[in-house]
Amino acid sequence: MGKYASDLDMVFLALAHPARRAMLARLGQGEATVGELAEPLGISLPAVTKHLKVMERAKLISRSRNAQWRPCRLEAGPLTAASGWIDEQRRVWEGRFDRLETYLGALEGEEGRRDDR
Amino acid sequence: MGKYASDLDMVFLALAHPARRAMLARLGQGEATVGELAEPLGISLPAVTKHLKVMERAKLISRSRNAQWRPCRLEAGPLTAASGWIDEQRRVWEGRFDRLETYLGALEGEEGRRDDR
DNA sequence: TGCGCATTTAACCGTATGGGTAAATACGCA
DNA sequence: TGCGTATTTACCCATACGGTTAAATGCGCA
Repeated sequence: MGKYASDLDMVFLALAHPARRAMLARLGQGEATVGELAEPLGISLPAVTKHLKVMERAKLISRSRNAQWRPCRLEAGPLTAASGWIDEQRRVWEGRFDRLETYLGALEGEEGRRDDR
Repeated sequence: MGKYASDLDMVFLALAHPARRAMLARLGQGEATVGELAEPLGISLPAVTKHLKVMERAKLISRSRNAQWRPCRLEAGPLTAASGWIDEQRRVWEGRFDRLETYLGALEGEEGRRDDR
């Protein structure tokens, strides 16, 4: 993803790795340190740091500082934007079927009238 | 994404590129051929073919055949799964705030009673 | 059979991901 | 100041992405 990737690009990309989704799920329970996030993943700490960078770039998380710990916090906005995009697509897509249904209904009405004469 | 990427991995990865999201939005209006999908994108046809492969792998689209055209059709299931994952996360995350609110409300009640004596 | 059109495959290139290990930082504390 | 812990940075490596152009394939039709 080049230099000019959009917000949504980065959010969906961040969601496209199971380790990152696991970290987000964990962060849904509340703040966590890097070590706490890394523990269940079975990958090295530097690998976790890289995943965190991907999620920070997508603004899915923010970091604070507490002594030598740098806790991560979930930011809901981008998640809302992502599912918003999907839901919008589904809305349009389902709307298309509704209109098709209406159209077929209208056709049926036509045929009914034709049958009547 | 390696050999063992999960369904959700592939769906989110497919959504992480603006050209692919544009193609999905177009497919929300109904079937389209490769040429029709490529036209507004300003990239070569082989590039479009590769994007289509990514979306097929994610099962976001299916293909049929009509003479030399191979029209694409949107498949809604994986989109539902993807926004379902996000909504589930948000549900948990918001539930956490509800519980925090309840907790704070209970604290306030405590303090009120303390003030009363 | 051979032409024309739509699409894919092959080959190549540059950059990004995702992983590792080893070394460097940052901070609290004795 | 020096030690210990948490985290990041620096490199290195293999593979995937995203794009290109040129060649191959699939299909209808004269």
